[in-house]
Amino acid sequence: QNPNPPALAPPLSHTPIFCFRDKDQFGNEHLRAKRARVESIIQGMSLSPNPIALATSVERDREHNTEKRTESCRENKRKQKLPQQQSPHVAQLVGISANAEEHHYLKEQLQVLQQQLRQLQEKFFQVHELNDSDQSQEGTEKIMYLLTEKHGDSLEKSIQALTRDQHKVLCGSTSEMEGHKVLEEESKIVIKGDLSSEERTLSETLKGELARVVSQAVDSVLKKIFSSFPGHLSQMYDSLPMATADNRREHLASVECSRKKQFPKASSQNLVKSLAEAQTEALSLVLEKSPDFSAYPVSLRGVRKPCQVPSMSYPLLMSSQVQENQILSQLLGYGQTGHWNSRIASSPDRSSPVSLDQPWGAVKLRSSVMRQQQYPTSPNSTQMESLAFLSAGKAECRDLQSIMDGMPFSSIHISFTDYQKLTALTPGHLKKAKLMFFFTRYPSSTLLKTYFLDVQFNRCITSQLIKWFSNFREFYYIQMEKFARQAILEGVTDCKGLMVSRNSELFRALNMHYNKGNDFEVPDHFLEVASLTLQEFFSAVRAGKDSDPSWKKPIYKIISKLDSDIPEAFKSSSCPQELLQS
DNA sequence: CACGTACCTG
DNA sequence: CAGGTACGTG
Repeated sequence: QNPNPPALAPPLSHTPIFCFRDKDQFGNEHLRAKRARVESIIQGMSLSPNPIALATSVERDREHNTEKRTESCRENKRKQKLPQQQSPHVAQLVGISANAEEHHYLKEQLQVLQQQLRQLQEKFFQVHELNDSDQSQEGTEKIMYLLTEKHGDSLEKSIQALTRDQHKVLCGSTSEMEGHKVLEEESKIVIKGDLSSEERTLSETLKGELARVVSQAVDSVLKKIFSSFPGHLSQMYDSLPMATADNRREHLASVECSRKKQFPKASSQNLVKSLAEAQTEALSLVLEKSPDFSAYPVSLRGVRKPCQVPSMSYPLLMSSQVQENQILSQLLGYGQTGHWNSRIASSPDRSSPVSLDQPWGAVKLRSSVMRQQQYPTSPNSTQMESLAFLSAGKAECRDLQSIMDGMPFSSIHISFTDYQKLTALTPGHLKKAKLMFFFTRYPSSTLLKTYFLDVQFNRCITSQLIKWFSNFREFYYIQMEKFARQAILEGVTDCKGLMVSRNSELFRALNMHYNKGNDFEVPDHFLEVASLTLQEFFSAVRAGKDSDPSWKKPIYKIISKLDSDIPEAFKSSSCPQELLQS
């Protein structure tokens, strides 16, 4: 009964997208190529030791040969989604207690790093050769010198120091500082040389990469140290060679300061801001008064001092070794390859100090990360939450959540319901959002906040929700266009006859997408909106407007005004059972 | 610059 | 559906 499968409808005129692409190619190609060059270098460094994979877009500019190369370049770009940490061995560190093995591992990692640096060096020269100016030759050589000798040495020293003396926690932080100092020195020299902006970009990127790699190494060692000496945080902290607390604070501040230079996004300000955003007010009150709060364990103590909330008894919270250990393991078990595994494995006491056994029931998370992970035991609620959070999150959120996990909130004055708020969107929320689409196609973020009351909103969550609706719209409009074109091909002339009824093919497609299982009664108003959308597309295409690159915009504008109110029932819960009429 | 949106891709 | 990117706005 359907002689014309929908997929067959061809565009009547050539697609506007094509024009855009062409324009881009000539306009920004050069600029883009520059950036791509730097990016691909870094990618090559961290991804693949294979030099061929390092093909840059410069080469594409200069020589049109080897399509394969550029393709492999693009391939890399795609596959790089989750930036793989260089060393897959990091995860192995957890659970390995033998010192020798550890040392061996560190040595290995050092070698890997050095090798990467060498590759980088090669690549850098390649790029530089392509560059016409010879002025910066000297600067380049300086960089290379630093990369190969100075930095390598420093790394070696740091690592040796770390393995030699596990008892001095401070070792970790000073080494951390050393790393940054080296980087700073490097940056000074680089800046001194008369570098082009391109080279500066490269150097910035390099510094970032190096800093990351260094802190990775340090972090893994620290993690090991802490898990070997549970309950000794206080002593270790007190053994810091700074006499007074103020000095310590200064020290931390300086560390943080250098961190800021390398990682502007990880500044303490942002951290605190996001913390406040991500969790409860009570905690943020405290943290906001601690400007030098950083992701490092030593600063944990600093947080408790200027306590703005009188009733908050931090010392009590810190008294238990079990808790301390858990805090540490959670605090440290982040940011590296396989952080899931390490986090879970490094927490000996899996029962949370606070009984919060799945307060929101079996929350099923559908992120690919979740799916791939096998849990030795079912994760407790804290882990669940952080996993959920992470599944939705960006790097920024990731670090934060690890810190937040370490805070025994329920001991503080935080209402249970606040804590109970989900820090990630669940399939239930997705379903709800889809149903809401029947009422609103263009929900504002404020509207979303009022309808997802059980969700702890932050940047990630908000944009994810918005993205959902964006995706919904995309699908919606694609269907509309498809069916409108099909109608034209079928010879329909009067758009008045185009109505979306409940038994129409178009409705089936939409219902399948937004209301799988048909367990919700689609409101009539949506059918009217859909009909109107279809008609708009129909007449626009028939009038040949689709030759205009932005011919859909007017339609979007019309449809965006047709949002209707969402039933109150949607506010109630994440998965609105009461809405689902069977 | 941050945010929202659209487009494209896997 | 999520990522990335580009573009327009405030």
